[in-house]
Amino acid sequence: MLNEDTYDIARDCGECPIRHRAVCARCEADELEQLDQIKYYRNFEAGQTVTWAGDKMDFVGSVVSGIATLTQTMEDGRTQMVGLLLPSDFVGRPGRRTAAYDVVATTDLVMCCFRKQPFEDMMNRTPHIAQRLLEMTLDELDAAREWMLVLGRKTAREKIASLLSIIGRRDAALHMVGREGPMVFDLPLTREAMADYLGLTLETVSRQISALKKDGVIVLEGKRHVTIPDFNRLLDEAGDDSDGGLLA
Amino acid sequence: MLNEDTYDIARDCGECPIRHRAVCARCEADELEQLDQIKYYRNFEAGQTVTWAGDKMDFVGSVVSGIATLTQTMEDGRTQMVGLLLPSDFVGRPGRRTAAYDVVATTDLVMCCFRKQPFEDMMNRTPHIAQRLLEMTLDELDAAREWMLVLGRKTAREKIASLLSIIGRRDAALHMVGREGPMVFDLPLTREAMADYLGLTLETVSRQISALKKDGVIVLEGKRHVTIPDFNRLLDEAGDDSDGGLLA
DNA sequence: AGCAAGCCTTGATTCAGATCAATCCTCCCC
DNA sequence: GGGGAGGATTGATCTGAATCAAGGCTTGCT
Repeated sequence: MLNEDTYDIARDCGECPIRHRAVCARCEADELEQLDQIKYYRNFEAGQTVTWAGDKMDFVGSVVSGIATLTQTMEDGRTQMVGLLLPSDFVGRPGRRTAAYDVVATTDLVMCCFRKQPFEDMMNRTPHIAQRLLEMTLDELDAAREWMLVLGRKTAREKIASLLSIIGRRDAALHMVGREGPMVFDLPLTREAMADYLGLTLETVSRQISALKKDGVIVLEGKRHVTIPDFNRLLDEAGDDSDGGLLA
Repeated sequence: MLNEDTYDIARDCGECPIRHRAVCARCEADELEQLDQIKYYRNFEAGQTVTWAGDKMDFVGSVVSGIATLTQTMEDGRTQMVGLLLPSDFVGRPGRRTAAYDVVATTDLVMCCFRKQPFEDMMNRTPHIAQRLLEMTLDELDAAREWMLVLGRKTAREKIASLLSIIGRRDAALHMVGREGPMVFDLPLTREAMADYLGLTLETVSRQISALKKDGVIVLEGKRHVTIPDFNRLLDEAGDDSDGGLLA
């Protein structure tokens, strides 16, 4: 299972769906050309592990499509998700030889990879890449801090509502859907993965989702297909300021 | 109280205690010279607020001495600390006009500040600054993710032990103390601030500290002065791998 | 069709940490 | 020396989420 990843033929950066959001977003045509030289695609199946915490990691890359999770595990098996990687998100840390976290493909996943050394060399020559990476890292830091508030201070119901609002918002951003009308999306995570994200048990996740459904905050079709009739109501349940968020 | 900060005369970067760890760590003499032109020092008293979340923030800077906290507050008053700023840590985000969090001086605090615009201009000209800032931001992101595990999955006792081990380790790094002999330091935080950091109540913090003391994991002299007779024992209580950490 | 494996839901019970409440200690100010 | 404020401790009780436990619903395999 581990070595099932296949190596695609390279695709054109110009057609890349994440072209304007990934590390390469600020690159000029000639810089893109250079990246093109060292890039390669890798596919992972749902459930497959991309990297194991502590293992040597000789590449970095961007999620092109699909979803992956970043998790940390204690010796006794308790696990906490520390990041949710969506298309355009960057994986790996320049300047470090080993992976800090487990990265697991939650859905089928396509990544645009660069061998670490050439990428680092190029980063040193190309301020546009370093600039963009700094910007992305600062955004991730903000997201992590936002999540610390969720983990430390919110109730189980608020945690679920927070997760739903984040997924809904990101999904809307990705599909460039207009603001009006109900928000509709599929949950990309199992109940267990949600629990790992939220510092809850899967039973509590299930119960709170049922409760939100009973109260009409969300509408469920099957176990994964979610409709949010009133997004501000959801934000309210999440304990967030119900303004502000609309323009992110 | 708010405007009590005083403006010092500039000090020499060459003598700066955080010279080798701050954003300027990689700068050459001439680059340092330029920074020197635009820097100014600001002092804050213990308890004073450095920035309010949402307010315009027209400077960035480094903590030179003292300790500050980064906190997020919900409308109903629940607060979560999302960062602990020690000497050499950087405050503010280039490219953003408003502060994202409350920054409060926990002890008397000295900061080395730069007006935002000149600093950003200089950052664009000086890769050494951007590189160092990226590195520091990646480190902070790792710390934030470490903290997510603490908040999401650790028990109250483990949380306290984790906090003590982090403070102890940072303090040891700052004072370059050898590995052997008991670790000794003063807690820079009130019980309430610890609670805000750990997602607990102050009563629980107090109880768990008492318990660790009773069990001989820590020795307390007064309410703030802590001795750790056996650091590995503490790491064990924190639920961390008791190896690994020694070289950070 | 029949069965097993994943995933999810729901119920009963327990327990860690929150909440409510009283007291203590230390430092400072009058 | 008395009083008060801020921080810390400790006790009693409550409660939200964990834990333990039993099924249910899909999907895929034989």
